[in-house]
Amino acid sequence: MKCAITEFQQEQKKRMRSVQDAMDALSGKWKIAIISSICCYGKRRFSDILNDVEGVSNRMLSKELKELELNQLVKRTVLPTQPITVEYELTEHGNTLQRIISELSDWGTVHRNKIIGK
Amino acid sequence: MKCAITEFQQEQKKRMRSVQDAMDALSGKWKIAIISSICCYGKRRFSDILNDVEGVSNRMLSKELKELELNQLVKRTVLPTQPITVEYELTEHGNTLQRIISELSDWGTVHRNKIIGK
DNA sequence: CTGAATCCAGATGGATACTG
DNA sequence: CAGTATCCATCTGGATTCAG
Repeated sequence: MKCAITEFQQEQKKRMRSVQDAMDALSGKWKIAIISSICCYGKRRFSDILNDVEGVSNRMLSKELKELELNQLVKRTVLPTQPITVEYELTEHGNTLQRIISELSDWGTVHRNKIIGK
Repeated sequence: MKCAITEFQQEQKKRMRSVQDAMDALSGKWKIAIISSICCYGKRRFSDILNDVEGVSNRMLSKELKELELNQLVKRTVLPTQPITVEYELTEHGNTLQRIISELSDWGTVHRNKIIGK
């Protein structure tokens, strides 16, 4: 019995760690918006995203894109133009986020109506 | 045509805002762990959660619980004991999070294997 | 065009001590 | 027991400037 409880708690800890991993990859003020911008168009250039995502600075955009790239959620491609341009696109792994984003969106809508729109 | 594009972009903005609302409610270093602790046991006391969630301080626990309560995700009940004890439980609305947490957990597991376990 | 570097204000969070 | 108060270090993110 004690063993069963322990196992259950172990499972619980693993779940929590996984959720935290996911949250870490998605946290940051602009990541979701950046991902949305990119996946919305397929491919997107730095300056395009800068325009899409209202309020983001180049400093933040650069930083968050770098993190997304580290997490293999977006792919960065430098084009041999003059001056250079850079294209960002979602990786296959990044695309698996759409399901989560969709769920978050649905829940967020309900939540907003519940809290703000009361 | 231009109208259709505009409508699409409007929709996209709404989605992004909803996702952001959801993320706001869930962000914070301990919220997920706190919710997990509570929903795992049904009802949970302050000091219990303090023990469940490794590393959290009473200061942070208090703060995050207050935010969760504001977002109507947990319900706080003071018991007339001496000294007083306080019970926390998930609200109905808070319970709707389980689906999201489950999705996040699944994705987080895949993500961890992809990034860390390579 | 795509960033990196610098500076700086405000938010976040830990440690500790204290209260009803 | 369940917080609150205070102090302080670190992190976050904005504005601006510079560079390849």
